[in-house]
Amino acid sequence: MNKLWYLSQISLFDTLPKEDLLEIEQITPSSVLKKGEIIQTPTTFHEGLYLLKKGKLKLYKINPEGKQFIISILGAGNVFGELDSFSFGTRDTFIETIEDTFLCALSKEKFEQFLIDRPYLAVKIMKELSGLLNERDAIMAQLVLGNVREKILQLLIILSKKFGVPNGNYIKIDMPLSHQEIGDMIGSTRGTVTVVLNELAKEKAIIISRMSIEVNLSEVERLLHTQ
DNA sequence: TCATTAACGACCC
DNA sequence: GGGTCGTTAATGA
Repeated sequence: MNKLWYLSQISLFDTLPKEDLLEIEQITPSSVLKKGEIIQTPTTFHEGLYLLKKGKLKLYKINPEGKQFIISILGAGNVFGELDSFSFGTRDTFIETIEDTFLCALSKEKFEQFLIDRPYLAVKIMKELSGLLNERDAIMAQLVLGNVREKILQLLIILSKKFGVPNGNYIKIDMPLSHQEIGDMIGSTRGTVTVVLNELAKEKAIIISRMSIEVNLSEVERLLHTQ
């Protein structure tokens, strides 16, 4: 099985002027989705670009044996979608909400026209995509070469940077996260994840409770770099 | 040696 | 009762 894992952090519209953001608001029909809704499968694929305004999504694939592999988790501000000339890698994937979610849709035609009118946005897209590639090199090396403990350490660092909220000396990952899902993200299994998480908890690098993890970021980084 | 698999049981909505 | 989590014995690369 091909076990690759990455997280994309695309914040395309971060630095757009207010007028542009307002215009996006106006031309994008938005929808409200409940937790647990599947908004795309490989057979219900639509072209277009989507802006995630609130909530979280998981993007995953299912291999022929039926094993789920979580490619990415997106939070508010992230963008995903596909146009023929332009791909965020979401074709052939399942997309499912893991929280109540507020989503804006931008059609292919509208997005391309929007882009033509704003060349600086194209430059930003290129920067985002190349930054994504650079990050992914480092992450993939760790995930392909490392053992399960290292993969989990790496995953905890990324999740706590992307979804963390400070809580004393620890950073709480603001997302319900089962051991099964962690296994699905790194290409491992639930039993192994449970064992490793309990080890890390014993070493005071993390605090775990049901569906929740708090990370001592500096300790986790130290453990990863002194393996 | 490290990880997977499968299974049982406990705990908690 | 279904999902989650702790544990462990057997098996494999």
